[in-house]
Amino acid sequence: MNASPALQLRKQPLQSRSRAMVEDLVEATARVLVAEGYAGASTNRIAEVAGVSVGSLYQYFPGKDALVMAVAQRHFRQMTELLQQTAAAAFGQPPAVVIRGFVHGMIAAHAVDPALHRAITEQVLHLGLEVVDEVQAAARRVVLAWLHQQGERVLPRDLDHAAFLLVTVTEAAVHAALLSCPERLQDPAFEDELADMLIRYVGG
Amino acid sequence: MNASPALQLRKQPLQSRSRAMVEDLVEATARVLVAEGYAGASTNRIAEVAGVSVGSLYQYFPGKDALVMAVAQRHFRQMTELLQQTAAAAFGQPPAVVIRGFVHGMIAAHAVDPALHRAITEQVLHLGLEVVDEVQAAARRVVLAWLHQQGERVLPRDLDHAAFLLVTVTEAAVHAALLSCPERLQDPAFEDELADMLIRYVGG
Amino acid sequence: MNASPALQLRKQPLQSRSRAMVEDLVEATARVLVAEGYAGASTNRIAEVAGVSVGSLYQYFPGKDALVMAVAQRHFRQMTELLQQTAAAAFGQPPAVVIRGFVHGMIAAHAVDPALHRAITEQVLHLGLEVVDEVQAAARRVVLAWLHQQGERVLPRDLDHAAFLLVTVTEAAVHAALLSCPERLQDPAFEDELADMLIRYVGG
Amino acid sequence: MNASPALQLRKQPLQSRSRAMVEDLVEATARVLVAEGYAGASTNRIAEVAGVSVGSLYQYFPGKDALVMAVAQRHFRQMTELLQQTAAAAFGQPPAVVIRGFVHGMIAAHAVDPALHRAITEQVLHLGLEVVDEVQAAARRVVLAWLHQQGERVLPRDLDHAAFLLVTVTEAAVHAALLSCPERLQDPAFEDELADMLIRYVGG
DNA sequence: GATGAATGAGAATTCATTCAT
DNA sequence: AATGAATGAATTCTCATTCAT
Repeated sequence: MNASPALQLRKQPLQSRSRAMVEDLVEATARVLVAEGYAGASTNRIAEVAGVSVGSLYQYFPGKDALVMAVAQRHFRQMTELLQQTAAAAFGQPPAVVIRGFVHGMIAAHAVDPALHRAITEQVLHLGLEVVDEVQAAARRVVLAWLHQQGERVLPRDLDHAAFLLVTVTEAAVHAALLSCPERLQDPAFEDELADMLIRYVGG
Repeated sequence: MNASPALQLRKQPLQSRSRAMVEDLVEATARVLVAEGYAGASTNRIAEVAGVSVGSLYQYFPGKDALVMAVAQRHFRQMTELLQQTAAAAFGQPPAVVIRGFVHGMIAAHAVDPALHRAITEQVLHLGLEVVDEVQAAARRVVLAWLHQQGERVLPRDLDHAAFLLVTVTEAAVHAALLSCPERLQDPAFEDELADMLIRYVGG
Repeated sequence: MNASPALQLRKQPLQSRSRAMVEDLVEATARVLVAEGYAGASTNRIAEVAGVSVGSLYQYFPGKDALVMAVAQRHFRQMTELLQQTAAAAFGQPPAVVIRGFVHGMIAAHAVDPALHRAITEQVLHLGLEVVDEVQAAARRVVLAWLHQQGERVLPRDLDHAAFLLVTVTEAAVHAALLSCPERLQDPAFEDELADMLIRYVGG
Repeated sequence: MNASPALQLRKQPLQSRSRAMVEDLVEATARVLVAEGYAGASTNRIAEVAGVSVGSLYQYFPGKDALVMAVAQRHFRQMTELLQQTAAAAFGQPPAVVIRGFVHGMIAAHAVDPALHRAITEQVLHLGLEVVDEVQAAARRVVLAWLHQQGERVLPRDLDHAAFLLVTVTEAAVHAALLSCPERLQDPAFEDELADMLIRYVGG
């Protein structure tokens, strides 16, 4: 559940100046990742973009991958927060409303920083991002609980598979749209179509 | 639509010996990729595993990434062929049957070489695999044609979005299952659940 | 005869607190040198072990090597003191007694801090320790004076070479024993054997 | 008895060109060591002086220390060879002749490459040169055997200590002369004085 | 054509030293 | 005076690629 030691902060930045520096480094990594890809993201380049010396970088991060992981974590946490807000807003609503809210929230989450999202999912997957799995697992648990709660009102019989599908499918559809035809995400018809699919599946 | 010149074969292997060598190199790349990841796949290592000198490698491939691309292409072509056979078999069947066939075919396609599939999607995505897009686009065209052909018998109104969703969702669900809980793919209930979702969506 | 300016204290520690700090730093350097060798003795590490900030270290020492030199100086001065006490005790005794005392004193001097002695002679020789030469030269002068004083009672004709040999050989034999088979130094037979060699050489 | 794997050749140079290259690298290391010391002997510098690329250096040597060790080994082997020739020449001679030969051989051995000898013993000791111990141990065994063979004709009672002393003392005296007053080594009186000491010790 | 030794640009990382606080 | 965060020059080492044999 914890990242390998080589991917964690070497020491906690205690003073506000160091916290800002760490923040700057993560931000610089994100920018370099988007602009030049993982291969172009050398520690020297990142430090330069962050306006910091390499030495300072290594004071806090044990290496390049720790920075990249930090970027991924920050990004997925932001996305997750947004989704959770949506979830909270949908509490107690009828299934169709909940699902429309979920789809809308997913699209909003992907709109947070589309370029970075693409960069992370394309450039950084090989690091075995545990965050992604964690986020998905958490989402699955929430959806599963909701399905249980709906009882007879929903069609699927295998709620575990159903929760897996709802989360995976929603994320994948939005993700694929973002990467291969972003204009779809602007089109309300796409959102409707996806929501329709899920609503018919869940029933009610 | 064509790969960058740096990713294509430098010259066509004409004699059977050279064709075998090229084949060996691609195979070696696949194995190294699975075993050691993209970073561990040095050209020297690949040549060694293929039982060939680096020099010979460079006679046919302009560089490391060309080999990796060749692996990806070979893999996705194999998957596509399998899917096309399924599609052909489903020709003229009622929607529910076609969709069940499609889901089954997708699972079969992912079973061709799961370890390599994982390696490619995790390690090699950053090369901007156009094959993937091409395969998906082709699938989308086929599905779109089919939906048109079905006319009133299917529910979705926006057939373009619908085709996109059907392809994306099926692939994503199977892919996600493969990567994060492969045992789901063995479970017929999972296949049913996914097919149910799509059938209810398409209607009929 | 004076150490290069880069190896001397930057300023004299006047107050007792600073004197203690300088002392702590030298002690910490000795400990780090023994434990981690010259390469592992970074100024940051030394400061940490001394419980002092790097900044303070640089207030008094112009750099890493100055600390190392200070350690060496302290060590060789301690050894020399012990030897001088022995010399004083042997004053006026017959040659055989003087020589036995000298050998005994040399062994005692090497027993002061064998681990540090090893560390210094193995790790620090490359700094061109002038202390060593100074100590040897001083010893040679004392021995030469004694040989002169003995006049006809000693065999060697070339007293200069003889003094050089007596000092060098005694130190080297004890030093070599310490480094490659320390148990010899516990064995009185070794001490006797060495003394016998020197006594037969000097004669009387 | 074997050097750590980090200090051995990565692969044996089989062809004459590679053997020459390895030879050049060792030679360059020796020269750089003499001229700039251990700290100044960076792998890039060594490669440059050898007229070879760093990459080639790393094909054969795992790192800087392996080169340095190779230099030390070559040097001590040369010295040892010379000493062995002397030993062979003295075979069967009376003790005084043998000892004079031994002293003479030791001086000759140190004259092989005095500058390099100094560089190695000053700069490289911290690597824990096992060669030195091996050479000394071998010498001790030879001397011990000789002492045994001499039986009653020699004075020392503890032959083990005696062998240790003879080897250590001879080496140390010559070594010390070389480092702190090389002109002594030119002076036949020095050689005589040292030989006298050993002859009186051994007796006969 | 095949070989694999040689190349060298470039990446990661450390650590002696400074200087703003 | 004391601190320790920040610096960046310098070093090690790898690996994609070439080219003489």
